[in-house]
Amino acid sequence: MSNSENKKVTVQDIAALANVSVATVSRALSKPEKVSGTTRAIVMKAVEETGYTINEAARNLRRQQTDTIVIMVPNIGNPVFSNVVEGIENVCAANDISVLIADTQKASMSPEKARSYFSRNRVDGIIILDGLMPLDVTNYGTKIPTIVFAGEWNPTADLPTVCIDDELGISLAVKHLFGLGHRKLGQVSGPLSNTPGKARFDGFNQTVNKLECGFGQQWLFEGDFSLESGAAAAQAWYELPKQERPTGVVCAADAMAFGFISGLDKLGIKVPRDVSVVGYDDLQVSQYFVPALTTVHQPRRALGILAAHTLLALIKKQDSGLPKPIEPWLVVRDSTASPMSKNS
Amino acid sequence: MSNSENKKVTVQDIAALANVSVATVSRALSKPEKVSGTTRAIVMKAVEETGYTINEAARNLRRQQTDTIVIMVPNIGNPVFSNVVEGIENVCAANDISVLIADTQKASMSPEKARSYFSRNRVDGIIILDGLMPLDVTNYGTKIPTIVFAGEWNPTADLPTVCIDDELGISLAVKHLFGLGHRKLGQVSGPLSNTPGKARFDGFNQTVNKLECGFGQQWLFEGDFSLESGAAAAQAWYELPKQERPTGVVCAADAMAFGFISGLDKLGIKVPRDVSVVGYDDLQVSQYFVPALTTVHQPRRALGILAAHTLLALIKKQDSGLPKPIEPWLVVRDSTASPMSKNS
DNA sequence: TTTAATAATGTAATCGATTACACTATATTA
DNA sequence: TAATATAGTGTAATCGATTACATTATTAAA
Repeated sequence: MSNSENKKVTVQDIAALANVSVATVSRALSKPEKVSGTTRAIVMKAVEETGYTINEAARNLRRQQTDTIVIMVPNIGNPVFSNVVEGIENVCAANDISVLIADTQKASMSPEKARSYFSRNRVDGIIILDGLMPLDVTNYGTKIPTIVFAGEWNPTADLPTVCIDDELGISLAVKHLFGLGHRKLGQVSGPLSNTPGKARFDGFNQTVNKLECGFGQQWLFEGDFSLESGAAAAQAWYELPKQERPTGVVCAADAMAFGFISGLDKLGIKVPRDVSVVGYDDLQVSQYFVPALTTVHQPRRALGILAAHTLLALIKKQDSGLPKPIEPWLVVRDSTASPMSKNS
Repeated sequence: MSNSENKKVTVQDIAALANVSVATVSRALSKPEKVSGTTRAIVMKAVEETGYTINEAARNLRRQQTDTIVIMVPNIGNPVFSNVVEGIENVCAANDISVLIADTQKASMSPEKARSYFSRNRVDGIIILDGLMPLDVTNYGTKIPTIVFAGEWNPTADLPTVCIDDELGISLAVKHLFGLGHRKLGQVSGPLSNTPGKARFDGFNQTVNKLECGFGQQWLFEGDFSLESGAAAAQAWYELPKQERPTGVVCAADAMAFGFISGLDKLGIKVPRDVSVVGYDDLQVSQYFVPALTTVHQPRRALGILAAHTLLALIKKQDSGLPKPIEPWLVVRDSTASPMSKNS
């Protein structure tokens, strides 16, 4: 099994123990088909006995690759991101790829540090979940590792991207409200500087225009995906003259929907009795919010899985073709109702 | 700044360009005080010009250390964990330590893979957030990297642990309900197999006993920290004869409190009008839940920060002394009220 | 049986940075 | 002034695995 050996064990030791050359040990371990069955067995036995584990630094140095990728994420504490990370990690673990995480928003992410990741002897690939991360990749020639954007992206950098079809997603939300009879539709948007924020904003406007239902500038509540900004939107909604309040509101993130509903609740406004609210994300809690939130489900884990597959294929130079946007779907729960209905 | 150089740049190139030896280049970069100011400047200029970045594999191989730690986490998608990860990452980034993440619950975490992390040529240290992760560290002698448990821990492995004082936290919740006048107190517990689950369970029982207020076995709703299990507890609560229902319930996790409140709501039971509910965690959403959740705040990011500092100190063999449990605190919001009060 | 092809293994160079040790030049002390 | 300490730099060994190339053993083909 293993022993309490203290000094480190190297291929040399295994070779000596198994009475073969280091080349054979190396082959037995990484290209088993190159070695006879008997030799392989002997080597494996020596490995077992000594508890040998490979020195990755030595392998990486020689192979000129790292078998490691890094995920650049604005805020790992936010489930919207950490669920994507989860998907990525699972795929990578299954492929024996190590996953580093790096927070793009903290002061510790200095330009030099960011830059160091863009060197191929650091990682084989990068998945960026932060469309706003500054990168002047162009300066680094082709020596840079493979990069894939997931969820968010940087429109000025022409790099492979996996994403969710937000225009579609938001249109589902809008049509749902419209279908229930709502004609005054508002939105609590995300930051327009960020790609999904913009896509959802555009999706909302396009759909509303197509449906030819009214939409005034006063029904745009600009938020930033945070709970707080949702609560602020509630205040803004409340301050509108009663007749001018939208009866259905689409929030560009579940978090904002929570803030919005919570803010309204404190003002004595009930959802869906007084306003219908649709979220966007379908966080785990959404199903258990009070009221259970009608929302657009974003398959975040699937997004991570797809991003990882895309990246790994690119690293291996397998042309898998660029993936199409993932289609989100609507989940109808209790935060939406017909504007007429007065169910408590 | 940088150029579009394709071939890799090494210390040799810098040495040639700066007209010094590779040793000097290395020193200029990692021990600047060892070289003269002029030489340093010349070397730095060459580095700038070529866009040189160090080859970590080579450095790690020679130095026999990795400047990398791994976080073993049961579910990175769960904010309870990802917030801790965030704190760890921030500290490590500030100290130029890379952070790997590994999911302990997925099939991809095979015993061999887990084992490979317990080899010092893979990582310098490990932070484990999963008390149930099987580990037979004892088999590996002293060659293993430094290990710290955070939040959860394995009672059979005697390893440094940073944690939150859950007995204290739960007692605050119980005393709060008691102070409001509740005398029939129930709990929705976590799994008793896991260390925080057990500590919270014990904390509840001890405090209830100390306060000499009734607690019957029927008021223990065993859950598993999930939203679903909270909802199931609501059903169980509802099925009790009216007089025997606890009027105040402490949930061992905010997620279960959400499930519980949501489940009750669907049964027409209102919080806090009919039952008072206290959570445990203080997730970001809790403040915006409807009703805003009274809960015990766990400083998860601080826990991560402390865990990282502890680990880094141990790696550097600085004896910082083992940290005391972090004290959580109560946050009173709207999900608790006096059992008499009938505020809508 | 001889020749060619294939399989299995070994030898030694290599990846790129660090650092022990050696050396030179300058500063300090007696 | 001579002896000694110190600062700055260079040479070359080293970390541990991989792999090109060489060599030998085995099998298949003629």
